[in-house]
Amino acid sequence: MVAEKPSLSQSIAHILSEGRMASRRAALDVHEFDGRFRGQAARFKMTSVIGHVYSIDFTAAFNSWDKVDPAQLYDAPTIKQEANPKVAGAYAGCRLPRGRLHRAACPAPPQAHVCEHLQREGRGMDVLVLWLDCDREGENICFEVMDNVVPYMSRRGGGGGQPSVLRARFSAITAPEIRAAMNNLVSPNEAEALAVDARQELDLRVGVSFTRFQTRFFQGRYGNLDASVISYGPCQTPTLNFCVERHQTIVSFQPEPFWSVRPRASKAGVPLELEWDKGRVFDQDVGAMYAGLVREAKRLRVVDVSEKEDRKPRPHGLNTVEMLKVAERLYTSGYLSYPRTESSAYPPNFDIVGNVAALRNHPVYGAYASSLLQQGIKHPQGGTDVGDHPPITPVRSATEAELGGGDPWRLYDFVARHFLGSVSPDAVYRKTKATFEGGGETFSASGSVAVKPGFTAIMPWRATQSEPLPPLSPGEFLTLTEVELYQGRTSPPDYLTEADLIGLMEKHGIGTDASIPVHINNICERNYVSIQAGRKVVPTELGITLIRGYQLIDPELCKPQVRAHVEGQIDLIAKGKADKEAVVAHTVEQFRAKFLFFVGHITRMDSLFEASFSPLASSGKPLSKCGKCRRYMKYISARPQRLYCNTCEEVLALPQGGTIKLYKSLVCPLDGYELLLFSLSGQDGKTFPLCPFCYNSPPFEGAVKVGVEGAVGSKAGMPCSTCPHPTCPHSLAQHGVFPCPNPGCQGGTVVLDPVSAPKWRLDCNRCNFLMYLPANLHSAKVTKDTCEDCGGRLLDLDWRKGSLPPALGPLAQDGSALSGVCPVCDEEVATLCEVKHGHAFAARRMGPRGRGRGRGRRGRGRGRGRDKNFDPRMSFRDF
DNA sequence: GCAAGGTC
Repeated sequence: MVAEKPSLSQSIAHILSEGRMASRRAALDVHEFDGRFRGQAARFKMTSVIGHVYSIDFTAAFNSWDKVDPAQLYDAPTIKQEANPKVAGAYAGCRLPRGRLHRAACPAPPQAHVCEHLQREGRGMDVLVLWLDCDREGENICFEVMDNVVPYMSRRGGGGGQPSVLRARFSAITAPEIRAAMNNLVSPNEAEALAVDARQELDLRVGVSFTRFQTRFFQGRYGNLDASVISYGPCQTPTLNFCVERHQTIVSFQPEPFWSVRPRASKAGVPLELEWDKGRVFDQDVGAMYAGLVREAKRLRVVDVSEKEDRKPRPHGLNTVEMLKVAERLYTSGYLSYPRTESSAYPPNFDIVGNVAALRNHPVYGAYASSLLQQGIKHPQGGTDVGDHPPITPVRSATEAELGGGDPWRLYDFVARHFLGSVSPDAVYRKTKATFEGGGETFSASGSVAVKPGFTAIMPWRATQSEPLPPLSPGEFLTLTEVELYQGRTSPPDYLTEADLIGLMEKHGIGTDASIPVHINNICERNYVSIQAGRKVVPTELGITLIRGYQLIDPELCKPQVRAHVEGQIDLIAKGKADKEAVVAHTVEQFRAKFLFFVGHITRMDSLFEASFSPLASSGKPLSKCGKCRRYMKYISARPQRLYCNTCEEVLALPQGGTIKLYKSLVCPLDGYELLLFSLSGQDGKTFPLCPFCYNSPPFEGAVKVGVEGAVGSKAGMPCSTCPHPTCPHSLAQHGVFPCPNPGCQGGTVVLDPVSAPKWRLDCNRCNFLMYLPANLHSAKVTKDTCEDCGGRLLDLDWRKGSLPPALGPLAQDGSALSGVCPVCDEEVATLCEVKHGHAFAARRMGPRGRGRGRGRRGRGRGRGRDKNFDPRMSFRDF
């Protein structure tokens, strides 16, 4: 049995096992228990996945932004790769002595390896029961799970020698709901899963092709765009469009004067708020005429007084978006139900009474909950039950002190009050409306008085103020004290608030409850909008220019209707009315045509960019001479930092996140470009030199990336140790991330650290292992061979032919064995040390200087950093 | 470096 997330699997297993359960901690939890399945004794295993098992991407050949024309992405092959989520809680044991979490010093959280986990746990099973969320994405995950489990199951489960695969349909983790689902297992719905596959493929092809094209096009032309990526997406772009459309309404708004008649009268000393039934007129003379008529009448006659009961309906159940963040925390600590739902109606079997009863002894709501139970629960009206989860409710009673006050408590308080309110009686008011006549014009006044507070007793912020009208009877006359002709001006709407934007996205089906905040965050991070006072979403120059560009070229590109169209197509697949392949092929062709049209008419958008942004030629300051024309290039400091040669019209990418200056006026021996020195910002302030041309040339293009956790120098391109040139044949071209050789280290990894260039070093991210490598080394890796003395893992150091260090060269040529030392304990490990094709198992050569066995047991593992006499840079001076 | 969808 497989559920969607670890906590879910635990809850379901608890309910199904009725307490007889053994749990073991793996990368993902597995719960095992005995029970009965379809009348027979059975052993159950319950485990989970962490969201989607796979994610879709293009094959590696299509990942290059330089070599692949984005138009090819409409035909390019796609693959599904394991999504490799991180295991939760991996940081838990990684705290500084003072108890502060210190991420920088922690290893990266381990990956979950969900495929391997499913294959292992599914081995030999007779029946597979899928407990994923009951929506299309959940259905798709079912099939991802089946791909991994079914081939490993026994063939006994289903008929015809096929394993039995069943789907549980449920919307809440309650005992009755889970048992009902278990007793009514169905088949997984392949059509729904295929619909998700179709959406994934379309989103990928369209989003990536447009993003790469427009990023490349505009970044090569303008210097002050302040955006490293100019992205396009079927959700983020319509989201931006909402913000820009509102901006356009605001700036194009023409204020208009209007006039309105405002008579003043009072009864029994109470002034009346009188409203003109014509509202307002847009002609001053007309307004003045009406005001004159009313003024001449001098009094108002009460025409009618009506009284009716008005009800303010109790609220629907609470749904997701605004409180996701804090709610998530309260959910994981077991105070709230699952906070990610679109439902606002409680499902028919939801135990309302039980949930209210759970709050009976609560210090704040206890009395209210008890009286509610006594007078009877009201079933909420309306709302929608999407079927994914019930509305958000408290799960257990909690006090302010238990939650530590602050936002968590305020949210819990809100959820609890909202829940109680939603099952309370409506609020009842008596509303009075009086109409008046004077000079042929009609006016009205209204007032209201609370009769029964209903749910507003527990949700006081929803109560309406009592404002009664004075007693009035039809036929009565009131004297006018004044008749004002009020002049006003129409005013533009305000910018959208985040809440407005979320509402628009929900209304137009842009994104899901879980992804809506992600899209808003995306357009902030891409610098298309900024969030200003009052959580208002205001588009930036870049955001406005982009949308105006789409509006000029093909307005459908930014309209929500495009997403709606895709959704409509995908619905056909989900309902089994259309073939997935046919729908995808057809829709891909539609978007290919749109893409080609966009590319063909990009000058329309470009003319807008010209008006708002500076061309590269007039941006930046001179830095580094071009190797081709020998003229100074321009350094563009706006994101992404790069160099631009005005003469050759060439853009050269630079490493990001630090500062760049000239390096000793040295010139690259290969191409004549002036070398630069890159300094990483931050406390360490490490630096390395680079040639701006080589940095952009294969195989080193964009290679010297620094400061990326777990991937330091991942694509080669480390400058050589003798000349500061990244493509020199001495450079360290092969490297990576390895397990730490220190046997006492608990799962640390060592990386070749390029920021220490030219003194390459291996650095463990967990223990104190630190080791400097000899010059001219081509690659280094940790082998599976271990030192007999300490168990430390030996290193395989590789010099290319002809680049062996002097002391090793002659030995390598005559094939004689070398002695070496264990990198951890310094003990000689002669048997494993030999030179083969320029390889040597060695950390340091022993011999002429007489550092024999037993000497210098300094230990380079844990604690080595405390040895004041040890200079790691000395290790390889022997060479 | 890219989409959107899960999830932590």
